[in-house]
Amino acid sequence: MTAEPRTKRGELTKAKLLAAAEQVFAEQGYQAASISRITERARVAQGTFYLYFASKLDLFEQLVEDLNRRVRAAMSDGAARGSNRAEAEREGFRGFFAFTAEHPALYRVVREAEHVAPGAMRNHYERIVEGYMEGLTRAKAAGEIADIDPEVAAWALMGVGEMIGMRYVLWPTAEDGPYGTGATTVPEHVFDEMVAFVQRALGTVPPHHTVAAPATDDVATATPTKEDA
Amino acid sequence: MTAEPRTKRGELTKAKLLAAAEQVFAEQGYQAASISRITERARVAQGTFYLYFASKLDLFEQLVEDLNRRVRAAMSDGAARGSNRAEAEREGFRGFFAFTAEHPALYRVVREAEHVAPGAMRNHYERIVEGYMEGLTRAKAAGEIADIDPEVAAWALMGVGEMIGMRYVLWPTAEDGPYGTGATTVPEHVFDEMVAFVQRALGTVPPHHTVAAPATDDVATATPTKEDA
Amino acid sequence: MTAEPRTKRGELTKAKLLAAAEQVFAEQGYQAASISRITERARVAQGTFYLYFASKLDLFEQLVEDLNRRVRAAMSDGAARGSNRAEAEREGFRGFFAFTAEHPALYRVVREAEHVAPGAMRNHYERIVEGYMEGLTRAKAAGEIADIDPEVAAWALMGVGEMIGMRYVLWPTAEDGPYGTGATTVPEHVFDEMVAFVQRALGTVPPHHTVAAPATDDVATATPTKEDA
Amino acid sequence: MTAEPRTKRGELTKAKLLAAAEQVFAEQGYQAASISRITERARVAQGTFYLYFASKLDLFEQLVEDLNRRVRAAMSDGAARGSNRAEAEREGFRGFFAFTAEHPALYRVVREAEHVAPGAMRNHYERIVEGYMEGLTRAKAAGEIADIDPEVAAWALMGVGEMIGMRYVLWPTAEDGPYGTGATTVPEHVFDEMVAFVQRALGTVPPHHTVAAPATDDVATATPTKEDA
DNA sequence: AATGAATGAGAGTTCATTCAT
DNA sequence: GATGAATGAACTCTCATTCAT
Repeated sequence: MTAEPRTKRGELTKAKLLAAAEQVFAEQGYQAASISRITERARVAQGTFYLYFASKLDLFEQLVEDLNRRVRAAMSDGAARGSNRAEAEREGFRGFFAFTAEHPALYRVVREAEHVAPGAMRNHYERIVEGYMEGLTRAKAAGEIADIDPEVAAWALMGVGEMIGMRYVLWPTAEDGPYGTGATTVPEHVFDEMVAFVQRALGTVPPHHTVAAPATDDVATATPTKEDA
Repeated sequence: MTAEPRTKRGELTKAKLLAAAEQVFAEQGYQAASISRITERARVAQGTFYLYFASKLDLFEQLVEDLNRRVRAAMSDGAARGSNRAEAEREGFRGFFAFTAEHPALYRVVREAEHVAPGAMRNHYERIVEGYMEGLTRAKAAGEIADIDPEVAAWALMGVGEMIGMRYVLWPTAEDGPYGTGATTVPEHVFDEMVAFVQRALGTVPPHHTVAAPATDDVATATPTKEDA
Repeated sequence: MTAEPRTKRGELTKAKLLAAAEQVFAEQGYQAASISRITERARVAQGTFYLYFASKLDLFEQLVEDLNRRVRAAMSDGAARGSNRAEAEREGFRGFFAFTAEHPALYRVVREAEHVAPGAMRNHYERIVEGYMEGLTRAKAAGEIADIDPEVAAWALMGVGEMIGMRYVLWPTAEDGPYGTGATTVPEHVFDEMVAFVQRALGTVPPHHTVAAPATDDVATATPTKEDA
Repeated sequence: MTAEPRTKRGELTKAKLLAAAEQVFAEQGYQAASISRITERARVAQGTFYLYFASKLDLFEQLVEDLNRRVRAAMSDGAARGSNRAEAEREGFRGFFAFTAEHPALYRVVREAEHVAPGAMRNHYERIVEGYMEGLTRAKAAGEIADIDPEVAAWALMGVGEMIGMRYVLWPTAEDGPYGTGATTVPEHVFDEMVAFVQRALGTVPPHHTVAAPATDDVATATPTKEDA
C-alpha cells in the first residue's frame, strides 16, 4: 500500500522520484513519461515507485500540487519585493517567469492536464487566480487600479502570463532555434512591454503622480514604461 | 500508401474520419484518442484510416491545420463586422469564442500539442499572432491605439483569449459541474469586462471622442464598454 | 477468378507484374515485398494483381518456375559453347553466374523459399540437379570423369555454385562495401580457382592428355577414398 | 529497457525464450515466427520477451551468434578427432552435419537472413570460412593438399556442406515425405561420396602413400588448371 | 524499504485479399 | 480489363501495475 515514507531513507527516495518525475515530465510530457523512465532517472527499481505513489496519476497530482504551491510562493515573494502596487505587479510577474524558466515542467504538464486530471488543473489555475483576485480587490478598494471585475481580470492576467511565458521563456529566442533552449527568462524589453500592457489594462495608477497628474496623464498612463525607465 | 482520395466515396470517408477525429480529440485529447476509437466513431474499419492518413500524427497535423484556418477565418469575419477599431476588436473576440464553443477540439488539442507536434503548435499560434500583429500595426499607424510593441501585445492578446475561452467557454458554468458541458459562449458581462480590459491594455481610442477628448477621458477610456452599450 | 490473360493488353499487364515482382523480390525478399509495392512498381492498381495471380504465393511460384527455366537455359547454353567436357563445365558455370548477376531475385527468393513454398524450392534445386546428373552420367560413361555418384556430386556442385555466386557475385567486391553493388560476375581468378576445384573434384580428364596419362594415375587420383579407408 | 537478467530466474527465462525461438524458427522460419508464438512456446507472457530482447531482430541476431559459435565448435571438435588431415576433414564435416540435424534452425534461419540481418548472415559465413581457411592454409604449407587458393576453396566447401546438409539432412529421406522429419544425419554412402569429392577437390594427399607416390603425378593432379590453360 | 521479473491489455500499423464501380 | 476503396486479422512493441523475494 502506498503510504507516507516512515524513514529518512524513504523520504529521500520519494524526493528523488518527484525530482526525476519533474525532469522527465518537462522533457516528454505526462503521457510519454513512463514510470520506468522516471524510476530509471531516479535510480530506483520500478517496484519502488509504488511504495510512494498509488499510480502514475497520483504522482502527477502530487507534482502539480507541489509546483503550484511553489509557483505561488515565487509570485508572492516577488510581489512582496515591490514597494508599491505597480512594482508589486511587476515583480510578481518576474517571479512567475523565473519559476517557469527553472521549472518548465509546470507549464508543460499543466497544459496537458485537462485530459489527465481536470480537477488538478482547475485547482492549479483557480488558486493562482484567487491570489490575483485578492490583490486586485485590495488594489481596487485602495483606488490603485481602475474599477474592474477582479475575477475576469485575474483570468486575463493568468492568460497573459502563460502565453508570454510560453513564447519568450520556453521557446527559443530566435524564430527557428531548437526547442528546450529557452532563455533564462523573458527579454527585458518584452517584459517591460508586457508589464505596461498589464498596467494599462488594470488602469494601475502610477505611484508618485497620483495626486498631481494633469490631463496629459492619459498618454503617460498608456506608456508607463517611459517613466519607469 | 497514403494518398489523396480519388473518388467521391473516398473524399466522404476522409471527411468522416476528420469529423470523428475532431469529436474524439475534443472528448479525450490526442493521446487518449485511439485510432480504433476514431474509426469506430466514423464507422469504418481500422485499416481504412491508413488509406487517408499516414499516421495518427499526420491526422493530428491535418486537423490542427484545418482548425487553424477556420478559427482565423472566424476571427477575421468577426472583425470585419465591426465598423470601427473598437468594434472590430470586440467582434473578433466574439468570433473566436464562438468557434471555441463549437470546436472545443481546437483548444484541447493545441494545448497538448507541444509534446506531440511542437512545430504544428508553434505554427498555429504564430499564424494567429501574425493576424493580430497586422491589425495592431495598422491601428498604431492610424493612431487608433497606443504606442505599443505589436508583437508582445499580440501574444498577450492570444493569452487573454485562450484563458478566458478556457475558463468561461469550456468549463462548466458552475464551479463544479462536469466537464464538456460548456456554455455556448462567454457570459455577456465577462465578455464586456474582458473587452474593456483589452481595450485599456491597447489604449484603444474610443471612436467618437478621438479629437475632443478632455481630461476626464481617462476614466472614459478605462471603461469604454459603458459608452459602447 | 484468376485466369490466363485473354488479350494482348492482359498479357502485357501480367508481364509488367512479373517484372515488377522480380525487382521488388530482389530488393526486399519475398516476405517484405508487399503486393502494393509490386503493383505500385508495375503501375497498376492493387486489384489488378488478382486478375492474374490467385495469391502472393501463386505469384511466387510462377516467378520461381520462370526463373528456374531461364537459369537452366543459361547454364545449358553455356555448356553447349564448350567444345569438350572441361570447357562445357566451365561455360556452364559462367552462364550460371551471369544469370545470377542479372537476376539476383533468383538467389534471394530461392533461399527464402523453404518457408514459403517448400515444394517450389525443392523443385527448383532438383531440376538443376537433374541437369547436372545427366551430364555427369554421360561423362562418366564416356570416361571423361572419375567414377563418382552423379547425384551426390550434382548436389555438391549445386552448393559450390550457389555459395560462390552468393559470395562473389552478390556481395560487394570489397569486404565492407554496401550490399547490392555486386560485381557483374565472379572475378576471373576466383572463377578459375573454382573451376579447378570442381574439375579436380570430378576428376575431369584434361582434354589434350587423355591418351598420354598413365592409366593407374587416373584411377588413383579420382578415387582417393578407396585408399584412405 | 532490455538488459541482461540479474537473477537466476531471469536467466532461466531468457534461456527458455532462446530455446523456444530456436524451435519456432526451425519450424516456421524467421518471418513467420511471431513473438507471440515464441512466448507461448516458452510459456511466458508476451511482454516478458521484451525484458530480454530489444526486438525480434535482436533475438535473431543473438540466436545466430549463438548457433554460429556452437556449430564452429562442433566442427573443430570433429576435426580434432581426426588423426591426420584426411580424417580431420572427414570428421569436421561429420560434426557439421550432426549439428545441422540437431539444430535445423541454424540452416533455416541463416538462409532467410539476407533480408533480415545481412550483417549477421555475412558474419556467420565468414567466420566459418575463416576456420576453413586457416586449416587449408596450414595444410597447404604442410604439403598435405594441393596448391589452391584457400579462400575460394573455403567458400566452395561451405557451399558443399550447406547443400548436402540441406538435401540429405533436412529433407526427408524419400522424395515426398513431409518436411521436418530429416534423417539423423547424412546417409553413410552419401557422406563417403561427398568426402571423396572434397578430398579430390583439395587434392588431399592420402596419408600412407605420401612418400611412395611419384612426385610429378601428385603435383600434376593437384593443379590441373595449369594444364587447361 | 527495495528489488526487478512478470504480466497482459492495448496501442499503432501493415497487408493480403475482396468487391462495387 | 482495370480500378481503388474497404476490410479486419495479425503483427510488433509499450506500459502501468503486481508480487515474490
